[in-house]
Amino acid sequence: MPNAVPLNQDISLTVIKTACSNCNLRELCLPYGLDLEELERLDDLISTRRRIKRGDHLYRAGEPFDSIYAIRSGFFKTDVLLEDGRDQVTGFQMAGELLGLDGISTEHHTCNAIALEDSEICSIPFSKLESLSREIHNLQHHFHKVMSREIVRDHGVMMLLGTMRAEERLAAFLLNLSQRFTARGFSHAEFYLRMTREEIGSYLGLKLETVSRAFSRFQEEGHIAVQQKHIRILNVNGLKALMSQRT
Amino acid sequence: MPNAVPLNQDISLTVIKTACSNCNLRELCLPYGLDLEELERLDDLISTRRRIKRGDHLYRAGEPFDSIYAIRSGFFKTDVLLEDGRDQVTGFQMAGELLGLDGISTEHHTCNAIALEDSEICSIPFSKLESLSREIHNLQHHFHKVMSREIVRDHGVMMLLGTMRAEERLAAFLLNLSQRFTARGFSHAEFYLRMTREEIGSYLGLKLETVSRAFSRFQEEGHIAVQQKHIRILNVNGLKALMSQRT
DNA sequence: CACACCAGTTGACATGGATCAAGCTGAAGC
DNA sequence: GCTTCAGCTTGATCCATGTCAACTGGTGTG
Repeated sequence: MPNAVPLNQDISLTVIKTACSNCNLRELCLPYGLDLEELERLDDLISTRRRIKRGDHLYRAGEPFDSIYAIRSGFFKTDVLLEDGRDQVTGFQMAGELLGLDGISTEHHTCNAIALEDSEICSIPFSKLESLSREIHNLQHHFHKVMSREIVRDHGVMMLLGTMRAEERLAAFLLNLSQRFTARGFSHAEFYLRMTREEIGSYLGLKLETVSRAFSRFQEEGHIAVQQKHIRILNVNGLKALMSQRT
Repeated sequence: MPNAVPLNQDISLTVIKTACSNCNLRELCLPYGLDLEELERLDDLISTRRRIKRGDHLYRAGEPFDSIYAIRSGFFKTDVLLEDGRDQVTGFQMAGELLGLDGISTEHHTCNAIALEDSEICSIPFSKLESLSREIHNLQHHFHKVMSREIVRDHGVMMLLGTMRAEERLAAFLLNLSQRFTARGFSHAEFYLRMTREEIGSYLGLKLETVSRAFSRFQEEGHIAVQQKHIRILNVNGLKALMSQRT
């Protein structure tokens, strides 16, 4: 059975040196659109690479901000906590995506970033990134696009939370994951969820029982095959149709 | 009775020239933290100022993006439409705030920006802003903070939509408005809502009837006085308390 | 290998907010 | 001043999702 998600070993064998210029994610990540000389200048910036074990925090809300992080391999969630203990998962991030953009605003992180599997990240000191992007137009512009994309993504989540019913939310979630796995060269139809039902629920504004029931329902209707965290999408159009069906 | 919200006339009398350097919003808006010489260079960039009548679009989803906009006076909403007609208000923006950041990502606007009262905006051509912020470190950094702040704000809305009950959402909304009016030198306790109950509902993920009932309830309990769109906050702590009370 | 435990599933019931429906109110137009 | 209409309020009812509870299965550990 093919494995839809990268195992850490695969990556750590192919990427020996910490360098954007030989990272296989460069077309997804910050270096997008840079020429070779520019890439090498970006390499100088990214000195540290760090492993984060499953369950560990990359950063916590309230900590001082000085770097953003690019995910080289693995899977993260970010969440925000309210004083009374309620929490909201604000996103799931995978290889090639950036973490920590929320910290620029106040110079302190405003959410927690937690590894959902053993992961590897590149630290990018933010003030150095700003310096370099004053010199490299392409880098500046692409960084702005990345921040803007995050804003657009958030609007999508607001739409989801504000107007969709439970099954629509879950369908949208699965289709989004599928599309992001595809962009990374993995199967669009088969993957392992790295997060629990509770974390999915938190992200989608639902309780875990509701998520579980929706999974069962999708399975009964032949849209997907679920076996614990292993998901196979059997009928993409069925899922898409679910999303626009009103009541 | 004091008017908590600026009337257009007031502003247009005091601000004669289109220039950040003599705009009374400069401490809230993009020019924050710039010295005099830098301010003047920013002035050169902001050539056009435009009036938008109540109900008119500043931009529409799908239109090509080339500028971001600073609100000089007035009040806007942004919303996203789904194919099936559902829509979600993603934010309400007031003087000193920026509109259009969502367009950087794809070079097309991804939402609609609509004036909720007669308003005035400054257009800031984005490529020029990028050039200038390659030269003015402070401008670059502040722009990054503004984008990041938008991401943090969106996380707050996700929290609200994902975990709060109706009355908590409305209390959070009122407190947020109050705080933003205060930052602009208006009364924190008394203001006019520029949006309908339906628009509030869309933003908060509720139906207009639910919003209306929550207003009535707040009034019964003495937290606020509501008369149509005129709101007086009588008990800030009461509203704050509502937000953390679980079930 | 057995045990413990956590994640997930499923069922029964409760409820917050949606929906449907009827009236009310205040501002704008004639 | 009267009419009209969009926006708002309020009541009655319904339903999607939450809550509570019991059970199941898979995983890791001693």
